[in-house]
Amino acid sequence: MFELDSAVKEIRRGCAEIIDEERIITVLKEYLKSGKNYYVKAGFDPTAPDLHLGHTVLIQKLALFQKYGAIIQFLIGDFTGMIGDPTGKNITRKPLDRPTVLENAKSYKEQVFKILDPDKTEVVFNASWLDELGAKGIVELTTTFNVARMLERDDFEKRFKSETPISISEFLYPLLQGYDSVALKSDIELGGTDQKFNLLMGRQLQRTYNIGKQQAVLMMPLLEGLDGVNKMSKSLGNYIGVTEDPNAMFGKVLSISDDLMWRYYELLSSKTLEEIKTLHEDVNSGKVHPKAAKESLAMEIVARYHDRDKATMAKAEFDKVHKQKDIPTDMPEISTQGPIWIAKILTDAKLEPSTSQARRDIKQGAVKINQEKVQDEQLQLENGEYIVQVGKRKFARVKVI
RNA sequence: GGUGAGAUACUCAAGUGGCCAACGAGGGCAGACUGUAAAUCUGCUGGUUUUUACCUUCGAAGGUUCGAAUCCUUCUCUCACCA
Repeated sequence: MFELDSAVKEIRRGCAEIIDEERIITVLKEYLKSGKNYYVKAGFDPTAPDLHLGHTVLIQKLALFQKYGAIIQFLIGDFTGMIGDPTGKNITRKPLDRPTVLENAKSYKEQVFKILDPDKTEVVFNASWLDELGAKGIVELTTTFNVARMLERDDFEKRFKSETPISISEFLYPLLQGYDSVALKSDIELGGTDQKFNLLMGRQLQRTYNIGKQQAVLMMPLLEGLDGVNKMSKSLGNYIGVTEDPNAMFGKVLSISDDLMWRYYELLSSKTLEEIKTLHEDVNSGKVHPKAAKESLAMEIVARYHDRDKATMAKAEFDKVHKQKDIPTDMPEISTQGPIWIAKILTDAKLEPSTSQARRDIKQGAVKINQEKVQDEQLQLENGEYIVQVGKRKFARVKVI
C-alpha cells in the first residue's frame, strides 16, 4: 500500500489551495483500512481536446489519486458546454451534436490515458443527468442560491460593478456544475484556481441536496507557458502539446528559462520533492549544470508522452543541431525548377513567409546553404541538391532540377 | 431611445493635410555571445527581384484636394454617460 503521511505530502505538492483536507485524509484512511474506493471528479470541456502540459498538471494529480485508491470521474461537460463557462470570456456556444461529443470523448481518452489508468477511470457526460433535470429541476436548483451570493464571485462582481453584461444563463453554469457533484456523489473535486467558485458550489449543493457528504476541493495552479509569464494556452502559442513530436517537445522544454524550469519540475515531474530539492541545490552550488537539469526534465516529459528511446533520440538530435551545429536528420524536402533565386526558394520551402522577409534575413546573415552563409542577395541556384537553412531552427532539403 | 467619445499594423498606442509604410512599447524573427531555442547586447519587423524604386494598408464606401491616416458625407461596430 502506501504511507498516509507521504501520500498527503504528494497530494499537497504544487496545489494552489485545498479546502477540507480533513475529508481527503478521511477517505485515504478508509481506503487503507478497508480498501474502499472513493470518487474524485474533474470536469472537462466537450470541445475537441488538444491537451497541453497545462492540462496535464491536473491530470497528473488525478493519476496520483488513482495510486491512492481513487476512482476518477472524468466528466465531459457536454451539457454545460452549451452555456459556456463564464470563467474567462466565453459567450453562449452552440451545442455540439452527439456524434461530435463522442468523437471528442474518444480523442480525450487517447490523450488522457497516457497518464491515467483506464481501469480506474469512469468517463461520464453531464447531459445524461442534466437533460433529465427539466424545467422543474432547474427552478428547484435556482432556489438554492441567491443573486447576492452569486455576485460574490470575483469575475461576476467585477463585471457587475463595471456594468458589463452578465447573462442569466451564466448564473446557471456554476449551479449546474455544482449539481454534477450531487449526481456523481463525488468525494473530491479537482480543478484550476480559476474554478474555485464553481468547485465550492459543488460542496454547497451536496449539502443542500443532502447526499450525506461534502466534497473536498483541490485546486491546481495554472501552469505558466513557455514565456514564463502568461498561463499556458493554445491561443497564446506558448504551449507544449501532449501529441507533439519528440523533437519539438524536447526543444520546447529546453527553451524555457532556468527559473521556470523549477516550476515545471514541481508541477510536471514525477520526481519526488526531495529529489527535486537536492537537484536544485546541486545546480545552485555548481555541482550540476543547469542545462543538464533541464535536459533531464525534457527527457522525462518526452518519455511520458512517447517513450524512453524516442526521448534519447530527441536529445541526440537536439545536441546534433545545436551543439555541433550539424544539420537535423529529418527535414522537409522540396524540389523545384532551376535556376532559381534564393529568396524564392526560401518562400517556396515555407522557411520564410515572404520574399521581403527572406531578403531581410539574407542581409542579416541568417541564411545558409550547405552550412555556408549566403552573402549575395541575388544568388541563383543551379541544378543540384542543397541544404537550405534559416536561423538555427529552420531547415529544408531543396532539389533544383 | 437620447447624448458624447472612439475604431491606426500581431497587441497596446502616437500621429489631426505633404518630411508617413506611419513615433514608441510589448510580442515575434534574426545576429553576436553562450550552457540550449536560458540570460544579456544589437539589428529587423506590410508586400514586390523596378529594392535610394514601385504597389497595397490607418473600421467600410463615397467626396473635397495637385496631395488624405489626417478635412467632409453616409454606413458599420465599440465604449462612456443619461433614460
